[in-house]
Amino acid sequence: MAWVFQLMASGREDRELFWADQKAEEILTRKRYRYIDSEIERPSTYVVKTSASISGVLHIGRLSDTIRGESVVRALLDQGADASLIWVAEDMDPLRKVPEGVPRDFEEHIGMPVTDIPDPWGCHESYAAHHVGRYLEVLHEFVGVEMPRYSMMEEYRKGSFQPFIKRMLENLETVIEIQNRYRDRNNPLKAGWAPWTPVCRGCGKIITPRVSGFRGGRLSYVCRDYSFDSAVAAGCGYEGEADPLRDEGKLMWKGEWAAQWALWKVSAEGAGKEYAVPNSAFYVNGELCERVLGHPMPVPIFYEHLMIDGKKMSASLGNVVYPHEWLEVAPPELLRFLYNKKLMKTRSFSWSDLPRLYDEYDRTAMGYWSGDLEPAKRRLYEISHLKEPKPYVGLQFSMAAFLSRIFPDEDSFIRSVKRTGHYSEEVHQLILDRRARARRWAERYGVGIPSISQAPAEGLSGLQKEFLRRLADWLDRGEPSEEEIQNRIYGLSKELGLATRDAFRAVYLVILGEEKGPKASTLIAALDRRDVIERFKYNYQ
RNA sequence: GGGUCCGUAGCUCAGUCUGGCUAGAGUACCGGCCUUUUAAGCCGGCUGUCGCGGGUUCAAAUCCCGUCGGACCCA
Repeated sequence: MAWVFQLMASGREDRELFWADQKAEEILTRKRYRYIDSEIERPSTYVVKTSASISGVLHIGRLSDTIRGESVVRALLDQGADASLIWVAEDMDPLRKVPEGVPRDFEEHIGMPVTDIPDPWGCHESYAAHHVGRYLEVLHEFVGVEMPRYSMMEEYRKGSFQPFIKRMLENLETVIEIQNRYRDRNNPLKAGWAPWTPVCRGCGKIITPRVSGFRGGRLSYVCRDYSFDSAVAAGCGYEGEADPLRDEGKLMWKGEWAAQWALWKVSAEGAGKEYAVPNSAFYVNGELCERVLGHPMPVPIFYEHLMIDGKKMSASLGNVVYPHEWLEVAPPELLRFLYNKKLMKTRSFSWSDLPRLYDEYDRTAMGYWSGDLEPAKRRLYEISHLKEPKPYVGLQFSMAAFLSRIFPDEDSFIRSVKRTGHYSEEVHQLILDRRARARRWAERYGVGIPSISQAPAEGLSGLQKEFLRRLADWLDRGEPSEEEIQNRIYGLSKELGLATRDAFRAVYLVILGEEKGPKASTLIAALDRRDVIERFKYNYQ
C-alpha cells in the first residue's frame, strides 16, 4: 500500500495549481513586512491560527475557517516546512443576542463575556463551555493534524497579553494614528481613547463600559446601554476606573487580533471575504501588529461563506447545520472536499443536494485512483482526507439510500451490493458506513425514496392477483436465483397474458406500496423468501 | 461615496492567475439499447449574447478600462 500511495501522491506540478499550495508558497517565500521596511525572519514553525467566536451558533460554517486553515498547514508540511494549526476560542467576546432555545431572561446577560454567563442547561461551567464543549467533541473529526486549543479568557487571566497591552499603551499615539487613518476623516477617535475595555465592576459586562478618559495608566468609565443589531445590553450606571495591566478586561477587536498574532507568532489566518477589503479590521490589525508589536502581518486566507439553500446559515432562519448532524449523514472528507474546492466562490448547499456532492466526490475518487484526473483535483482529493486518500466506493449514495430502505439488515444489504457488482473486501467498511449515513439521510431529508410497505396493496386486478399467486407457489418450491426469478416473472406474465409492466407493478405495489422500484428480481431475492411469499398470499387472498 | 469578491448551459460548477484547437463536465431534459421495471448500465441528441460595452492582440471567458447586477466591508 505504501508504495502505491507514493506513486499516486501529487507531485510538485500538481501542487502549483491548488489554492492551499499557492498560499503555502506565498507564506514561505514572502520576504518583507507589509507596513515597515524590514525583513521577515524565517520562523522555526509556521503557525496557522483558526478561531471561533463563541457568542454565535457553532455550525458547520465555522468549520470552514478551520478546515481551510488546516489545508494550508498540510500544504506547508508537504513543502517540507514545520507548521502547526492552533485553535482559539474567542470566549471573552460578549453575548450579542439570545439565540433560539435559550431562556428569554438571558437577555440580562447580553453584553457579558460568554464565559461569565451561566449554562442555561446547567450541565457545564458556563454558557461558553456548554457551546464549545459540544463543538469540540466533533471538531477534531474534521481535522487531520494536531491542533492545540486556547481560550482567550484563560490567556487574559494568565496575563499572556500584558506585554502587548503595555506596548500599545506605550505607543498610544501610533495606535491612534493608525486607527484614525482607517476611519472616517470627520470622525477620529476621541481624546482619552484606549484600545482596551474593562469588564464593568458593577455588572460584569464588557460591552457597556463607556470610556471617558485615559490618564496616568488609569482608564475611567461609565456603564451605559449598548445597542447591538437586534438587542440591547443594559448598562448599570456604574462609574469607576480600571487599570488595563491589572484589571479584568480585554483589548478591542482592532488591536486584539494583532496581539493574538504576536503572541502565537501567527503566519497565516483565515477570514471571511468581508475582511478582504484593504481597510478592514484584518489590515488595521496587520498594521498595528507590524508597527507596534513588531510581528509581520499574517498571510490572509480569505474565503466566501457557505450558504444553505441560497441563504445565509443562521439560527433565526432555522437552517443551521451542526457538525454532528453533518457526520450523521456524511463523512468529514465530504465537507472538506466541499470547502477545499475553491476559496472565493459562494457555495450553496442543500440537503437534497447531498447525493450530488457524494457523486462528485466519487467521480474524483475514481479519477484519482485510475490516474485520469487533472492535477488540482488530485490535490483536492488528497487533502480532503484526514490521512490517506480513501479508495473509490462504487456504490452511489443515492443507491445506498434506496437500498438501505429495501434491505434493512447489513447482510442483505451487502448481498444486494454484491449483486450490483460494486462490492469488494477493501471497501466493505466504507460501504457499511455509507449505508448507515444514506439511511439516515433518506429518513431525514430524502424525498421519494420508497420503503417496504406496511399496508396491503390496493387496486390489484384479478390477473395481477393470479400472477402473484403463481409466483408465490413457484417461490415456495425452491430457492431460485435472481436470474431465475427475473425469467419466471416474464414467463408467468406471458402465460397469463398480463402486460409485463403490470406484473412488475403488482410486485412493487405489494412490497413497496409504490408503482416503481429497484430491479424486481434483486428485490425479491434479497428479501426473506418466506416473507415475500406471505406478502403475496396476503394480497391475493 | 470608496473598496473587495462573484457573474460561464434550466441547475451545480470547471476553465480565468500562465490568452491559443469548433467553450467543457455532471445533472436535468429528449431519443434509443439492455428479455419494455431502477435515482442501475450503455449509446446518441439538445441547450450558451462566457452579465454588458469598449480596448490591447494574429488570437480574449481569460489581460486592461468602463458599465450593470449580486454579496460583503468601510463610511
